[in-house]
Amino acid sequence: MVFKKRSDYGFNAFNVPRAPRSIRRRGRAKRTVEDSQICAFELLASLAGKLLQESESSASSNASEGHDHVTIGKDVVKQEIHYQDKPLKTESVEQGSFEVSVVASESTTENSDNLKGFTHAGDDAILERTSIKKQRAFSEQISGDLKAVICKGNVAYGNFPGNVDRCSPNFGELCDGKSENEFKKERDSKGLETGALSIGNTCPLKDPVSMTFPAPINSNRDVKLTSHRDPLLNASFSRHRNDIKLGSRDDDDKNFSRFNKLTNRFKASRPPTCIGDRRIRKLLTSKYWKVAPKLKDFEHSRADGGIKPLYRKRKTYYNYDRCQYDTYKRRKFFDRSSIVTYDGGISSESVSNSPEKVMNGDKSSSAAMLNGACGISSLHTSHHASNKSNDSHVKFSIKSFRIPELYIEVPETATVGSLKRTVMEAVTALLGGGIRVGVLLQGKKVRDDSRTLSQTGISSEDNLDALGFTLEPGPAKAPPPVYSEEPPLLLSCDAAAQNLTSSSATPVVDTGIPDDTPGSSLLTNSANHMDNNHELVSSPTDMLTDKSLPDSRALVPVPAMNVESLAVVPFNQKIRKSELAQRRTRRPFSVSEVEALVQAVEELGTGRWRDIKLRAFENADHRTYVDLKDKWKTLVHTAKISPQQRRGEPVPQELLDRVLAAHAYWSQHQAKQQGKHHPGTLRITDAQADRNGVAAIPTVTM
DNA sequence: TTTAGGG
DNA sequence: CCCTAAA
Repeated sequence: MVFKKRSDYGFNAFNVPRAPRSIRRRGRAKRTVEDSQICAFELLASLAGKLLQESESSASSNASEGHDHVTIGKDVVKQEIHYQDKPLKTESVEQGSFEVSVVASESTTENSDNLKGFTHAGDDAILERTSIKKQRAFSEQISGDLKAVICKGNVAYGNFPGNVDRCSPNFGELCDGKSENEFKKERDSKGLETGALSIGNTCPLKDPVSMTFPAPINSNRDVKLTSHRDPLLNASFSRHRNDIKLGSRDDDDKNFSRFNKLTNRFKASRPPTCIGDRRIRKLLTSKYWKVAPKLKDFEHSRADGGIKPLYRKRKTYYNYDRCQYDTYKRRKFFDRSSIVTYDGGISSESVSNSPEKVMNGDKSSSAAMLNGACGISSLHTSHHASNKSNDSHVKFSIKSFRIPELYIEVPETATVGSLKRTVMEAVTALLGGGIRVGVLLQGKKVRDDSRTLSQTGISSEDNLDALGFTLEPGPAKAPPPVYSEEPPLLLSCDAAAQNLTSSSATPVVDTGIPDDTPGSSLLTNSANHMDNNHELVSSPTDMLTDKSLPDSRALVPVPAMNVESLAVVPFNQKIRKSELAQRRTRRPFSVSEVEALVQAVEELGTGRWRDIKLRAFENADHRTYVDLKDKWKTLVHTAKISPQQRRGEPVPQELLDRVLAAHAYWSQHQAKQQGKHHPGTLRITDAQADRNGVAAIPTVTM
């Protein structure tokens, strides 16, 4: 799979850091933020004053001439909103309630496609009394849709209970079943006085749970809200929600407190309380793939599920299989930050089939949801196409997509800004490669695009449960690893792209649906083995590299919207951390791998796992020497037990025999590399003896 | 970082 | 597979 050679990354990619771009961007971003902050405050201040004045002045006439009043307010509000739009977007996490207000107003104004309906309803409600009735009707009509969308947004981004409630009072209400009318009323009464600000201000006040959570979280929550503006990001992290949700609720307190600690630092020493983590982690591990989160659960979602591991080098190492070694190398190079997309395997999403819910005009809502949740609209379209035939439409809604995990690591000393950029780059790189939607049925990928839903078996409702969608990176399905460097250097996007492509070239085992492909690399190695020639291994790499080059493209320039979306970063961080916490995907050893392992052990003996790794699994980045050691352990065990007790892919008895023989042999020789072997059970094949003379290669004598 | 073992 | 103690 990941046939990236260290040399490739190390030199090709890293030697040519794209300092220019990153620097450029960084500088610009900074400025923007500063400016925006100033502007934002000023605007808000002046605006508040203005609004106040106007409302007062018009108060008298208002009674008889509500229209005027309304009109005025409307203009003001609109204006404000416009101004706010840009500057406020850049608000950072620390803004607290202010941030919230900004966000709220934003969401109200800047209609992302998905929220458009909602937005309109809200604005109109405030601005135009005369049309309230109408609006209400409209609102109600779309309320269902909006609700879904909104909830989705909250859930996805809000990893904390408080988040949802607090940051999105409006949304929250909708989600909670409060009618938008209520919302409108509220705004009506206050709207003219405070305009857009009221939206934000009300948030904190309404937060039912705010008391429950430590301050740090609050700020975070605020930020989160912002996230729903970036569909892509949303999509990326929606998965987290799932994970989080899985965490046991009774751990909330513990987790939250810890979370706070962590919040202060991206990297922190290992939290004192590990039990919780572990427990959670296990929970996540066990349920992770099975549980399909429900919207209802969003209040309980937490982000810290597996934060702890993040802070542990070791953990890190284990988690991004593909990049482990490379990462290490990079560290040597820069010792700064690094970002890699973690190969979470193919993204999988949770699809909820809610035929009952999605009715009539609700299709639009589904579309909205999709867009909002994942920034992918094609799905909706395709769906339609497939269903055109007759009335028997297949209705379903997608709650979230899962996308390949992004692994992000930055030094404690990194600035928030750099972190943001880093995350942005990772995301952008991922998206830059293009994203596809995949369809899963019964856990299997449906590859034939030409088949109809009914033909595929997606038509019947009972099958909908088994239906799933995935977001897949670009044309290639492998998740694109992204590397990015912190201040000192930023990895070139190309590098990232390359990685991306290259990795994809070799289909890595997908998380959800493992296509065991590792064999190939192994085979190659084996071949090398025979020749005692380890260089061959590189061939695949080269090929990949070549291929990837054309495809590689610079990261998509970060659009303006990125600025705000960056605010989400912190969450992502956490979230992603939680992902890190995830146990790495299981990759059962294939027979060929076992064979390679046995071979290597026969040659090198036990106790030299690193060498074995290098020799037989150098290309299998997901196999660490610890893995090999563990595998050997299990192999020995397997060989000792009766065939009936063995599970999983059966290992040829021949191999098991060799395992036992080698085990016995090396046990006796204590892995004394010195070549003297007792030709008892093992026959040394001189031809295969290690060149270094470290060890001879014993061959089992059956 | 590796190795060796327990979980 | 994960986690750690040791080396």
